Amino acid sequence: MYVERWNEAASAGGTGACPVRHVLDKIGDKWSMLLVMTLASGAKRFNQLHREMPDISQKMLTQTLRDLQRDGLVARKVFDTKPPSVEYRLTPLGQSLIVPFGHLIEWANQSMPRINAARSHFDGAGAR
Amino acid sequence: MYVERWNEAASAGGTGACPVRHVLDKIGDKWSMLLVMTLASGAKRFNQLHREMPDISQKMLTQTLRDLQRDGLVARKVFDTKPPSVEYRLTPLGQSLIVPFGHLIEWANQSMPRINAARSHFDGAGAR
DNA sequence: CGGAATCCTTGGGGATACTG
DNA sequence: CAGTATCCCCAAGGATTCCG
Repeated sequence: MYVERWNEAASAGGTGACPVRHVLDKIGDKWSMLLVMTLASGAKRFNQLHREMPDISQKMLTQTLRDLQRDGLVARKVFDTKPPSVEYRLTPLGQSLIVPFGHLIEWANQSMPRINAARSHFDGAGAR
Repeated sequence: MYVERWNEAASAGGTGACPVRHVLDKIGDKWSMLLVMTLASGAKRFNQLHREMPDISQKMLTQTLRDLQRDGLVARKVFDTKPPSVEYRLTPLGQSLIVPFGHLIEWANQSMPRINAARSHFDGAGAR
């Protein structure tokens, strides 16, 4: 199978070597994946992003953007206009992340009915 | 593109309708994805799982297993032996999750060099 | 407009001890 | 063996205020 040394970090003692954990540290947080998917439809400015993601705080928006920029997934471009304007867009690397994300979203859309059914059944059986 | 109504929850006011957030709530936590991938190689018993994931607490192992069972991703089977034995295995639904996870892991493995390079460059430029 | 800085709260989750 | 029950902490992240 395609999953081989994925858990090596557990025995190695470090978390940096494990790709699964590394990926979880990136997309596992509340906002990174949302942000990438929001930028998937095109470059956006700061407040424009904030308007499209109303429930993220400016702090987390700033922080998540900087993290993504740090990892080379997002590019930041400053326009020296009268009211300063900053544009964020996905780098090619960031765009490549849309594909596996898409698979996950597709899985979620297809599986949610079965998950909800299982959950109802589980809760119904356990509650009484 | 395949991503259409993914952000509807933001405008709808609820988080339950958004597939992205729903999936994040599942795999976003520290352990679910690790657990699914650990079970991908076959059914395991409780302490066997714990041994393969040394850095999870038994509390979180129990909790994560119950959540996955609740969602119909993991099946729990109790053997009424002298020392009680419980076996966990992925359901077909759980197994179907291995595929999109695999894509993500593959992406991580392929992209990590570029990410690390970007990070080094970013940190190097920002530190001074 | 695009942030940075500060304060404050919540709950995720670890450690430990006990049970059937 | 396979959990359950408690206690406790700390850091993720929200709200608010200030700045160039």
